[in-house]
Amino acid sequence: MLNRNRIVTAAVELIEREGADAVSMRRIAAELGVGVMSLYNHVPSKAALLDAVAEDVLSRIGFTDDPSAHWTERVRIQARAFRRIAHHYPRSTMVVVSRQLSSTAGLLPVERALATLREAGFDGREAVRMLRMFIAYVVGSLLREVGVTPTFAPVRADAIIAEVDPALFPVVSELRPHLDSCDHDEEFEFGLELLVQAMAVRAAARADAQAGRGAGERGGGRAGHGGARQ
Amino acid sequence: MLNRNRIVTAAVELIEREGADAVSMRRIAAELGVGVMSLYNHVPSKAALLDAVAEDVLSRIGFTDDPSAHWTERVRIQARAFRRIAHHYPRSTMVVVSRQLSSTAGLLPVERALATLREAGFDGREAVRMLRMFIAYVVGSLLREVGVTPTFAPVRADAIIAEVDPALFPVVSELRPHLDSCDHDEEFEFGLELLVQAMAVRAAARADAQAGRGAGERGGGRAGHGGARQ
DNA sequence: GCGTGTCACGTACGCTGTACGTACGTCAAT
DNA sequence: ATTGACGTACGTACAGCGTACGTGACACGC
Repeated sequence: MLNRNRIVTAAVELIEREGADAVSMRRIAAELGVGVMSLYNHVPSKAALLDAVAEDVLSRIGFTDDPSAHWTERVRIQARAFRRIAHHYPRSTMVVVSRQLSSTAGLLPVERALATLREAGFDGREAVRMLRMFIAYVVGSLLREVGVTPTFAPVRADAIIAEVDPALFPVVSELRPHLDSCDHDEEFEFGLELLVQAMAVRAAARADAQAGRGAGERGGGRAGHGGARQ
Repeated sequence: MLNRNRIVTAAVELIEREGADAVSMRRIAAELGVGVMSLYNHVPSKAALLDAVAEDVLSRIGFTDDPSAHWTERVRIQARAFRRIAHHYPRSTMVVVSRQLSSTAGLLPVERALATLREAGFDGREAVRMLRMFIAYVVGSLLREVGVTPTFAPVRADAIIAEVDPALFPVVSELRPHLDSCDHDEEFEFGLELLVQAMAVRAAARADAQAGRGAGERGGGRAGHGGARQ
C-alpha cells in the first residue's frame, strides 16, 4: 500500500543516493514500483513533496537536551545536533535550506532554543535575535560544508592552485595553504565557540545592568565591551 | 550580435523579474530575440550559464574600502557591501548561494577581507577562520532575508498565528510577537555587531598574549572571557 | 444489487535541455 | 575571382519532465 510516508522516504533515499537533480516523479515511482500518477493520490505536487522532504529531515533532529547543563553548553549541543543531521543527509539538507517551508515541523528545536536563551537571562526580544543570528551562522556553515558553498570557502584546491596572481592577490596567495585545507569540524567549533562567548558577554552585561549601578563598573563584561569598541 | 555577456545579463534580468524557475534556454533566447540553439555558441550548457550568472552577480559587489578606518569598521563595511548586492539581486542571490562555483570571481572581496583581518592582528590561520565564520553568518542571514529561509526565521506570520499550541510550545507562543516581526536591517546589524565585538575580543586577547605575561591579567578581554565561561 | 469512495494506473499535453545537421556570412589562400 | 575553412544563427528532433484527465478495480453502507 502506497502512502505519503513511503513516498517521502523514497525521495530522501533517492536524493542522498543520486543527488537532488536525479529526483523526478517518474524516478520515485519506479523506485517504489508504482505508476507515476499514483504518487499524486498522496502528494499534491512535486514542490509539496520536496517540502515534505525538508520537513522530514528537519524532524529527525535528535534532541538530547540536558536541563542540568550550563546554558552555554546546551547551546553548543543544540547546534551540533542540527549539524549532525545535516551531515547525515547532506544532499537533502540542501533541499531543506533552499526551500521556504512554512510548516511547524522543526518548531520543537526553536522552542528548546528559545527556552535555553530565556534561561540565560535574555529577554524575549534578545532571545529571538540571538536565535536568528545563531541559525544564520549554523545554516551558513552547513551550506559551506555540505558542498554548496557560496564561493571561495574550502576553495576547489588543485584546480586554481596556480591561477592566483600573487601580485593581484598577495594576501590570498600567502594564505593559500590555509584556504585550501578546511577541517570542517574545527572550523565549526571555532565559530560556535566565538558566538557562544559573544552571547555570554552580552548575558553578563545584562546581568550587570540589572544587578544595580553600584557594582556596575567591575571589570568583566564592561571592559570586554570597551576593548571591543576601541 | 549575440555574445556571452548579453546572454548572462538577460538571464539575470529574467531571474529577477520572474524568478529562477522561469529561466529556460528557450525563454532567454526569446528575450534576446534569437533561436534557442544560438545560445549554445556562447555558453556550453545551462548549468554553465547559471554559474556565469553567479559569477556576474558576485563581481558586482561594490568596494568602498577605506584603509584609514578602524579594522572593525572596515569589516562592517565589507559585510554591508555584500548584503547590498544580495538585496539588489535577491533572486539571483539564491542562485549564487545554491551553486558551487569554482571561479576566481569574487576573489577580490576575499583578498580585502583577509588583508583587513591580518591588519587586525590575526595570524593567517585565524584570519581565514574569522573570514569563514563571517561568510557563514552573512550567507545564512541573506538566505533568511532573501525569502528562502531554512525554517522558522521570520515565520509565515498570519498563517500559523493560531496553530501553535501554548501547552506544547509555551516559549514560542509567548514570544510570538517577536517571532512574527523581523526588521532585517536591525537583525543583521545586531549579529554583525556581536560578531565584530567577539572578533575584537579575540584580537585583544592575542595582543595581550603577545605583549608579554606581565600585564596579562588586566581587566579587558580577559575578564570578558572569564565571565563568558562561567 | 447499488451507488459512493478510494486508489492505482495509462494516456496525453506542453514544457524542458540539448545533440545534430544545415545555411549563411566573412576572411585567407590560391 | 574562386575556393575552402570557419564561425555563427537557426530548425528539427528526441528523451525526459510535471501533471490534468479519464478508466477500471476494489471495499463499503444501504
